[in-house]
Amino acid sequence: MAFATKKGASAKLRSAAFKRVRADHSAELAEDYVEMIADLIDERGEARCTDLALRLGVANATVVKTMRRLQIAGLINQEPYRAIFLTSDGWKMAEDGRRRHALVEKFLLALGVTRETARIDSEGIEHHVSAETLKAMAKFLARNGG
Amino acid sequence: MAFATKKGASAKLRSAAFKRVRADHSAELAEDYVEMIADLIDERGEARCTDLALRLGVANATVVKTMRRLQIAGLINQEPYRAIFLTSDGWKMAEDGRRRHALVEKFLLALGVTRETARIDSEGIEHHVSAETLKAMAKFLARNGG
DNA sequence: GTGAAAGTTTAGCATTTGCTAAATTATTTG
DNA sequence: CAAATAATTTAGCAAATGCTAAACTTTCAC
Repeated sequence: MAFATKKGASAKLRSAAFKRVRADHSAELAEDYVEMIADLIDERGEARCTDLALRLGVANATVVKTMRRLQIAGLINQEPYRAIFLTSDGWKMAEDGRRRHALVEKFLLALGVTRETARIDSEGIEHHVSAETLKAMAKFLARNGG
Repeated sequence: MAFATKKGASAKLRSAAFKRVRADHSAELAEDYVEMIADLIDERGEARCTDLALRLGVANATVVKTMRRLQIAGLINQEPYRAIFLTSDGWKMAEDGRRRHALVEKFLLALGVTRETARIDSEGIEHHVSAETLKAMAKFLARNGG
């Protein structure tokens, strides 16, 4: 196999992007859950598994299982049969997510898509937008009346 | 629990976006693989597991397992110990992915991010961009010298 | 053509994320 | 306060995606 070194190097560069996308996926889920917990707490004072399950469109048991992981990850606190609370790390992640989410959604609206599309697409896109791209979006919004 | 109906309805709307994101995730992987297979075939005449593994940054065995799924899904054809070929469905998916990918990457560049960031972010974003948003990006490019 | 190197597959495992059904605990209501 | 209702948890399952190590083919070089 000729060009082994060259090929290896360029492949490594390429694979980095995919690795990043894959790594994003678990963080992504955590962020969605945490963001929604924050929303629930703000809206109604507490976050319960059932509401989370309803809003995320998954089964109750799935939420419970994920909560265990989030607790181990230090993002939430919960005692058996009680409501869910965010730790300070959890709040930080939620705020970050909300900021990014809101910005992406506004950006899409400014780009000219419908409200519904902006809402749906921003949900998928927000987790894959780097700080640099986010900044560029903010700049665009500043120029184009965000 | 008061407001049950209202709550249920809005939650359903909300959960749809998350469901879509989750559904995207498996399609996403398939698309990444298929797109890369197309690239390899174009660049060097054939796609082999090892090259795929190298570029995607995963183990050989992982590629093999995914190939089985892609074959069952009717996207590729492969005989044991032989190179991988795309079916017509596979080619269609690859072309779609490439078109979308290229457009998103160009869009990000036009937005003002660096080449490297455009490359990495477009990889993650492309799968979550709806037809409508894609169109809006194309429009933007047309206006801003794409 | 044979033997070494390279590539592919299988086997077996782990983790994440989802599900349903059954068991348990809280809450509300009569 | 006891029974009914609602919420939560556990148990057990499945599929997708990843890994390493071992077995098997193919290819290449001599």
